Amino acid sequence: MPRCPEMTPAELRVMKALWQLGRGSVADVRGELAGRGNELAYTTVMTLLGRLAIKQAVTVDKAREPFVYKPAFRRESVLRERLRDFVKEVFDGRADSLVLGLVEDESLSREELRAIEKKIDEAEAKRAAPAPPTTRSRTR
Amino acid sequence: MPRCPEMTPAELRVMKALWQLGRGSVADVRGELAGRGNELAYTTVMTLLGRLAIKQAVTVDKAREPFVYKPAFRRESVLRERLRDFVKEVFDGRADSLVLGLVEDESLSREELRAIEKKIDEAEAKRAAPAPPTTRSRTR
DNA sequence: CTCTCGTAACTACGAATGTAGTAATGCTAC
DNA sequence: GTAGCATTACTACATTCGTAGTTACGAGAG
Repeated sequence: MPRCPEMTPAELRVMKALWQLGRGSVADVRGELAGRGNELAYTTVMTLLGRLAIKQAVTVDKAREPFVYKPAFRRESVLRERLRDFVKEVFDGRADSLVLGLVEDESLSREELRAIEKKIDEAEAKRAAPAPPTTRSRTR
Repeated sequence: MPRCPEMTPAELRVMKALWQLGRGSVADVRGELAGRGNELAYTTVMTLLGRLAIKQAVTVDKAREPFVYKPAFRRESVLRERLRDFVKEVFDGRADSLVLGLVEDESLSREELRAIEKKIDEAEAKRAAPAPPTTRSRTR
């Protein structure tokens, strides 16, 4: 998995619309963005998608018009890299003080924290289990 | 507490140096930055500090040369706001999925998570207790 | 066959960013 | 008291970002 390209906030919003759609034309993306209260001119969306295509953050199927755009990276991967950069840049890599900040800011409750912990334990248990049921276990 | 001003990455690095120093002249800040591997021309540091002063992110004591710069906001406050914006922009406000991402990325271990939880519980207990021993309990 | 409309490609442009140079000015050391 | 040096103030400049206009084209409507 090659390093995901960097994206500006506006580009990220476009990507989110595209992840939501799965794939779509400029008009589709524009509609999805509008649905989220982000109204942009048709050509603006084109510009953004074009820049994303140059960065290879999306792939373009030019076989048939209107072109169909598709995300080139999974949402999780991109968000994770953003997160990693953010932790490094703002919190000097100290992930724990970031989380502490969240809690102090009341963005995150103890309940949520506990729920996450539980989820982790479950994942852990699953990995240890003999028959992983998901498709993610092949040698890749 | 007025909303902290926004800062660019370069400005934030300057602020970090200043928080570390407590206060200092351009030369001081420049030295601190250099110590962190961030070498900038004297005038560049001045420009950045000047921009921060305009945003009122730092205060300048011009009483005596060289001017003495001081952070106008606590580190925690600024980082918290950056965090809040980040959560909103990248994770659509879902703090829990952010934390989950951290763990999956192995930036954060279960131990750290538990340590944080413990810290929270302690704080909670303290707040409920009759005699809060820290200095943070005054009306502000 | 011509007009128009959706779409693609290219261009535009002001604001912000990161980095730094030049001009002015006043204190220090001979 | 004059030449330097540290410091401040102003200016510069290439790049990126956000937003959108202009030009060109092909396919359908009449």
